[in-house]
Amino acid sequence: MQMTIGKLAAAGNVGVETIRYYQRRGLLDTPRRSEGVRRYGDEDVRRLLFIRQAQTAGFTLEEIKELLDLDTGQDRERARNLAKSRIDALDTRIAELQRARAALQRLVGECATGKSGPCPILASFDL
Amino acid sequence: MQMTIGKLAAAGNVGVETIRYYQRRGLLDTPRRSEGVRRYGDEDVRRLLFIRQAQTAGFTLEEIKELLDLDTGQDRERARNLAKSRIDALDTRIAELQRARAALQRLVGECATGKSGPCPILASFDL
DNA sequence: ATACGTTCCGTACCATGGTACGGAGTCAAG
DNA sequence: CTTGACTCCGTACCATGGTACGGAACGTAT
Repeated sequence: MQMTIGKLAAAGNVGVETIRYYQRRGLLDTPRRSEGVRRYGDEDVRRLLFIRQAQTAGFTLEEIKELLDLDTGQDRERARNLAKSRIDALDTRIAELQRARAALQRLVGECATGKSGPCPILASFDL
Repeated sequence: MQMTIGKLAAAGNVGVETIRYYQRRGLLDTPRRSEGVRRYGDEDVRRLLFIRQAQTAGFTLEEIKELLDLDTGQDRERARNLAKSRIDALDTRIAELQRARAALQRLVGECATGKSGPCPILASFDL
């Protein structure tokens, strides 16, 4: 399915400017113009969706660029290592977020009743 | 325990410049100078540690400022609402990270053997 | 009391990930 | 074949959360 930049952007739920930004960063390529305007296909949509997914996984755009290059490259070991170290980082981060969630839950409990009076916000965070 | 800015920074595991930055942002106050140099106490350490904790919970510095003001304020409802909406955001985020983790685990599996040849990186992410 | 490390303060700069602007070109429907 | 929307491109600007610089004042150990 051929499309223009606007459709691609819509397909990835990003702005047109974001597509161009990714092109400048080397994450998406800039197709040759055909009939005055550039045309994009399904492969571009896949890459774009991958970029967004990888961002939510906490990869930086630099790292995502490397992953994209690796996808067609030959260095399996590098790919595995990137993935593994990101898994470790995710585990750490998930644990942090769960700890923070528990603190907030404690806060909500301790601050539950009434409409006024101070809440022990700092105290609810186990420092 | 009285201390200078350098000790405070060390206690919070941040740089001196970060303390000053938080002061400019209104997150920490700037004590009056006593004997030429400003002195900080345990309360400042608590606030600083709270700031870092709250950051890992995903609060922005603006929100953290509000939380700090709320800690001594009277608006329990506002405090609860901030906490609750952050809990929701955390649940969403934790789910995203777990999904990303699963994708990476899949990638490691599919890319497990051998030293070379392409890995199906994009394909491992369930797009 | 002198030297070395801190502190103080303003101002400038940085990285990341975009977002906005403006003028010219192009395309598709009526 | 004109009009309105979309594209192209370079360049500038933005928010967030810091980090660096540099000279003057201070403070503490020798």
